[in-house]
Amino acid sequence: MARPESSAQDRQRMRERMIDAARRLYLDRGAEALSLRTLADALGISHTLPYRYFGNKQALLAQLRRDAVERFHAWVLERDPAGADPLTRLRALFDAYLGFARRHPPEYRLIFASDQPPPDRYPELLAARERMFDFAMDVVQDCIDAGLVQGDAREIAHAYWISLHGLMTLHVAHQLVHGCRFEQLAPALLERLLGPLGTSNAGRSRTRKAAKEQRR
Amino acid sequence: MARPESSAQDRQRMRERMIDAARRLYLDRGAEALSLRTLADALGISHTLPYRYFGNKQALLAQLRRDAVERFHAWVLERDPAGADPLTRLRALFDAYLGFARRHPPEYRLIFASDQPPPDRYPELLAARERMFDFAMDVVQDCIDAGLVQGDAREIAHAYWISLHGLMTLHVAHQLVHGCRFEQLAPALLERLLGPLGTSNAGRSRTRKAAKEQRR
DNA sequence: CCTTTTTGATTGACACCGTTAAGTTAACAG
DNA sequence: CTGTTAACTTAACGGTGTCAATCAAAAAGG
Repeated sequence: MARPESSAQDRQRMRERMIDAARRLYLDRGAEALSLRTLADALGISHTLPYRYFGNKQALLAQLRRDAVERFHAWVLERDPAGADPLTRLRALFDAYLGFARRHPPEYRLIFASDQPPPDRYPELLAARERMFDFAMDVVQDCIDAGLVQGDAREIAHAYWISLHGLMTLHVAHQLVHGCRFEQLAPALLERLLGPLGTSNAGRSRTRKAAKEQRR
Repeated sequence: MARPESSAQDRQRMRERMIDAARRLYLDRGAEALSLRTLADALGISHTLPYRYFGNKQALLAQLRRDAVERFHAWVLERDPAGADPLTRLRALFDAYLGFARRHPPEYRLIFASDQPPPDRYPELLAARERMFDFAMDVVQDCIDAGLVQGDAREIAHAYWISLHGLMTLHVAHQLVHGCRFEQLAPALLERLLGPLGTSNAGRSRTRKAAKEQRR
């Protein structure tokens, strides 16, 4: 028997080798150093073989972005204090966001590169990002249920996301140049986002159960 | 007399022709269509002449960015209700920011492209951006003087800027893909940024003069 | 006025890049 | 053994940024 799954496995292995090499190339030597040809050279294969596996360079980049999003997602999940009170979870979520961009600028830059094709062109990448955003919405929904904040979870999650993304993207693009640094701005931003919840509604945190009842 | 300034004028004119053509190329046919060679073709000159005027492509892009920043700055200044009360000015500033990114995505993308060299490499570009930021700081300082908000003008301006930039950069990169659109999020963001000032401190706006006195 | 120097622009070349088409090799099916 | 299919390589095309050599014309010097 010729074991057709062996060939498929080989193909899958080769694909992963390419992705790993491309990722290492991007992280070690920068976005400019990542070309299908240098990738082929690094693996000792012909310079058109990656093209057979991914179709074109944008598709390879979309795959790298998808993996980066999933690492980002895993990073956030690892830092989620599941079961803790909603405000603690929300704070941990914000910290995890900022921490990832702080520690892994190239990955964050890759995910949100401004020259990438529209997201609906690569549904799997879009799906990975939506999975991640859904988790953020869940945390926000917990806060809504606890009465810490009012409104639509999607809109509120977007509002938070927008502000965090502003800081992260400026940091990651080395555009924070007017005399302020990331470490300076991050605490102030967190306080501005979380402050209203922590102070004005601290006493109402005991009405969480009632709010949950009301939601049904 | 050989009129040496004529030669210098010609050179300046040629430089501006190149900048204009490059800008039109970028706006009309996208970032990928802008190369030193297509630029040369568009002007009917040899393909290395732009290189003589700008040194390399990044320097040309830095010039385009500087011009874009100055157009952005002018856009904001045109919409500044000078002499109005600080809160109105701040709101107009935010509106102008969002409006520019809303109407001119490619320009905004050019200015804040994530793949551009660190800003200290091109001092004139940096200076243009700092001039613009200084204006924002002035408006914020007015609000501080009026007692609408407390703290350091630089830090507060940064905080505002960060949140606005988050929305603008996501919009401009077509990354607003989780069921919310720019028009939906912009009013909520403005309300969240301006709301605390408008409501809780509305009664204190008459103490503006006193606050100014106190500042000395 | 002629010669020299300098300056502006062009030509040609190099090393890349993404992409496509044709060709090669090997494994499988009948 | 033959035909087919798939994986992979080789060769080529058009395009890019960049640099060195070259050329023409203006400026400068005598």
